[in-house]
Amino acid sequence: MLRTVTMSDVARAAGVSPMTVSNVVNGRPGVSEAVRRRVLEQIEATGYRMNAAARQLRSGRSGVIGLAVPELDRPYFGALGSHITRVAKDAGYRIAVEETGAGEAGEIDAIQLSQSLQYDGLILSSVNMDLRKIGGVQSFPIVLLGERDNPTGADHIALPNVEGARAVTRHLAERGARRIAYVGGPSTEAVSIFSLRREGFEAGLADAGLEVPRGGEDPLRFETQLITMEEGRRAGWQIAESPQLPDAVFAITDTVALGVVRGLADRGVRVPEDLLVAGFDDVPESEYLVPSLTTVAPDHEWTARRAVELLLARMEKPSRTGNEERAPFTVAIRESTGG
Amino acid sequence: MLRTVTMSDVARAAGVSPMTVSNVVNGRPGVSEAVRRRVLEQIEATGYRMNAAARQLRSGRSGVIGLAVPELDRPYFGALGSHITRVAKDAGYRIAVEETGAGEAGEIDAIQLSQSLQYDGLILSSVNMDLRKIGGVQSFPIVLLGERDNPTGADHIALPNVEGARAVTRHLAERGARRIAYVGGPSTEAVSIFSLRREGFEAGLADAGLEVPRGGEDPLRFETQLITMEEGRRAGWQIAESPQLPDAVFAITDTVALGVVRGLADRGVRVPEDLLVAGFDDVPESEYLVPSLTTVAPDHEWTARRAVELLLARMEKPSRTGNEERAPFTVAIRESTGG
DNA sequence: TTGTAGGCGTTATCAC
DNA sequence: GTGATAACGCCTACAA
Repeated sequence: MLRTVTMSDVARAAGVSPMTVSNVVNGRPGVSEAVRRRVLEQIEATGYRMNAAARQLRSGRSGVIGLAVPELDRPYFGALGSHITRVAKDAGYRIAVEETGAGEAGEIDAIQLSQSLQYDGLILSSVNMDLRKIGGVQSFPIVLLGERDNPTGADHIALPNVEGARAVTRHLAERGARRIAYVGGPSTEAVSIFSLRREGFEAGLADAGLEVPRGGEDPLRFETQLITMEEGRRAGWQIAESPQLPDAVFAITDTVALGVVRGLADRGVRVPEDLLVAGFDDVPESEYLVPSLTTVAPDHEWTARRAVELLLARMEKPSRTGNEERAPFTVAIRESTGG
Repeated sequence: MLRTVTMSDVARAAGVSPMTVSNVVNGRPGVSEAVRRRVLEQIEATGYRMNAAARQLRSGRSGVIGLAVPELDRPYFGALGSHITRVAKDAGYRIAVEETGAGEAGEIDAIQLSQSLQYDGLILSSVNMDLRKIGGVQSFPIVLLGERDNPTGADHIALPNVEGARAVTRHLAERGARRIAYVGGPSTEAVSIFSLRREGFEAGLADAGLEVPRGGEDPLRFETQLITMEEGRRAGWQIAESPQLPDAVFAITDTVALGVVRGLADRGVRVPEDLLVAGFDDVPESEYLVPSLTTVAPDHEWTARRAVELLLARMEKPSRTGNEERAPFTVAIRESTGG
């Protein structure tokens, strides 16, 4: 690779000082039109490109915001990345998305994080990391997305996990369901989408005057370890093979719900004729499935916009106290619960 | 924000030189165990973090490979990002995914590109950019993904667009379809997935001894401007309202196929009972849909691995001549064409 | 309006 | 095994 073209090279070629080139490149005022043109010509001629590393080293800014998500191939995160990219662009920032790999998370995220200091800020959407491990980064602008205890004082946008699950569960009850199955993650005490959506589900049952299972075996609870279509499908099989088919299923995410519907279909159980199904997230596909999927629809636009706003505010004023916010939502009622 | 902790600070605290700290941080040999421990202690104590910009400025490497995709919220690109991230990690690189925004592309991509020189290399999966605009970046390692003329001499991995579309079209014919509709992008001469998958489709028709439409009006061709579920749905409506229902539909992508199936369902047309449907890409959802979707399944793992391999080889030896490769594929036969 | 000096945090090189 | 020195390419501050 040939030697890199630097500002000095351009300056020499144009017969000016490096500083003048810098001024031209950055659109700063105080450069005569003649010189400006001459410099631009030489930039073209030499094929000069700004060195981002040098600029950042000097200015401390990279103009890039990192977005860390656990899995890129889940529609929810794809849509999130897409929204955030658009919002950030309007604010003059680029977004670089990184996949942290869910599950093990902790370590990986931490590494990711430490390295990501090349970004001006980070929007972190992770499920499993212990936030206390973020130590030493207090001074780095971070916005947390998604559920968790937040002992860090960082800005945090939560999904309407409890309220959303509660509302959609009530909806299932209003549709006449009495025995409502729950398909979701493992029972844990830690605050997570697992615990919160479950909590909302139980609150919804209570609202509807339905029995809330307490301890011991719960024949209507189907635990999955991961939030995947495959795990949902397995749960669908189990549900279909239950001694008594439930009236409805609430799945912890649309991705899982898709798997559940598939699993039910594998066993000849039809949705919504034999059984209602509802999910959570309103991923883009949900509206187009057959049957289209009833789901809790958090306002993704709002979330993206707010995440960027909070991050920019924090970058501006690192001493701000952390915000705790919650995305608004609706329940999108579709064919999978009778339309 | 407090002053950043630098290597010098750590060095002073540990009573060694900055160079030694650098050696420890980078795991270079030739540091006594005692000193190493002392340095690590002080790194911990001071909360020191490497400055990526400075390292890159000095070493010329960032350890980051860029992946530019047109749309993050299309499952195909989510899956691609996910695969590539895993492969790259094994090779010691991180992946930063950027959304370029399809459609207008050209400019945006070019900008994206020029900025992305902070990466050690770039995997570019774009649809619309005129590659000649990449001028001035010949010395920058790039691997192109997807369809196009490739006048640049850069490494290029193509999808099996022609062969795949051909094979799946033959499959539809083997299932007894005579009148096969095509749902895809606009007619263009430029080489693109639009032109290539269409070409493969027509070849498949010919293989099966079916009539290949020539010029003029083709009642079995439904053009979409974008590759979206919504456009697919509209095409589904049109198909359902045709004077005579076709026997089968080949949709240019799974995303479009999903929309088509939805649009057909809106009009009471059932898949596969009334009509067979096949797609292209084998996105993760396709297997879980009801009915599961028959589709051309390029080997995504292979593509990801090969893309990273080619890029690394190019980074190693910039003078390599460009490779032209084509991903292997199978036709995943599922319920939407009768299983 | 343009130029000069110096340093951002790291590492390659070479001496000790 | 460890340290001194000099860049990497740019930008802030100030001088001309």
